[in-house]
Amino acid sequence: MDYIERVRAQWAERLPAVDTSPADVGARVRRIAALLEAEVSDDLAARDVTRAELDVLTALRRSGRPLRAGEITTMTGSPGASITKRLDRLERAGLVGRAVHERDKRGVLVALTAEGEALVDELFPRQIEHERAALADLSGAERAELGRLLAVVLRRLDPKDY
Amino acid sequence: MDYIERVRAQWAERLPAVDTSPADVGARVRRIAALLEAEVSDDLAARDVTRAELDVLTALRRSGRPLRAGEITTMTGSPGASITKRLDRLERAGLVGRAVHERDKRGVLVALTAEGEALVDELFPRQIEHERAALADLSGAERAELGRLLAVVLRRLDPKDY
DNA sequence: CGATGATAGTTCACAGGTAAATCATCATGG
DNA sequence: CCATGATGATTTACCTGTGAACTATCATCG
Repeated sequence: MDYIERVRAQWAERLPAVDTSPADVGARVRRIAALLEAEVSDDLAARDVTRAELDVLTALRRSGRPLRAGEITTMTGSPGASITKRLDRLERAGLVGRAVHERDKRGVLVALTAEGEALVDELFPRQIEHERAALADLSGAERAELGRLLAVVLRRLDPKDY
Repeated sequence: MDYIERVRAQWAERLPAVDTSPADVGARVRRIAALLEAEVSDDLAARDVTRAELDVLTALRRSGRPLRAGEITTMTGSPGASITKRLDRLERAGLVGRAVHERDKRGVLVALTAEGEALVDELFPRQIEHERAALADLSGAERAELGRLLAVVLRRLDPKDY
């Protein structure tokens, strides 16, 4: 009887007409995401960056090249105004640099500084370690199956290729 | 080749020393949670409530009784200051009522109004439907297996019983 | 019984996110 | 080529979330 089963039992009393079985997946996914987030946030706080800021830094790091501000908004899904503010702070912190785009002077090219790159290289592997630890009670085959099933769900939710 | 595989391929180029395989689960879970969230947020916006506010309303609804403000903070995981502000807004919107606790006048008893209850009964089933739709490409056995595997992960992350 | 420490909630001050308005630059069609 | 609309990013104004300080009430112990 885990947390989600307890919640479902409560709903069964209040709204017996509703079949809450999809929550066995949906609510668990939401809760796992939240708990993983909470674990990582300690690491982030220790380096004085937020999750949202790390998202910007990792987008730059894995692209391996400077990005236009607009590319960052599409990769992170955050609106342009948010990105502008985050870049302000990241720039002040010395983690990224901004430069006007050569060919299109409306645009901005954002690049990781050496410190920014070092920070990602420290924090990203640590995040992966949290994820690995969460899978400790599953066999290799189970992990693979879990990944596969999640991929099916994800494809349904996010049909577009990019 | 889904989104996560593409991201992992990028990391393999930049940080070949890091084994990113846990992201097949971790990153997918995070992304599915975010996409489900985005779907529901349209329904919420149409009724002019935020996700955080719905969390308060659902906590009250499934408890089936008025709750102390403190109970809401533990059930939602949000700090007290946030709950106070949310209750202010929910009260102004006529969705909850606040009353001083009889036996302990420091405390506050929060109760759903009829409108608040009706709103939950409209929005919660709709959220479940989004979750059900996300599972459309899985067989019954696969859904059960997915739920089971997620429960194992969740138990590892969230060991305490409550 | 008071005094004193604990507890419940709110207030305060400030960070971050966002839609809408704005500014600067670009592209194009007359 | 220049006027006009499109585009990229920033600024503005507002709102929500949160740690810390604060207020009111309770509980306990001398």
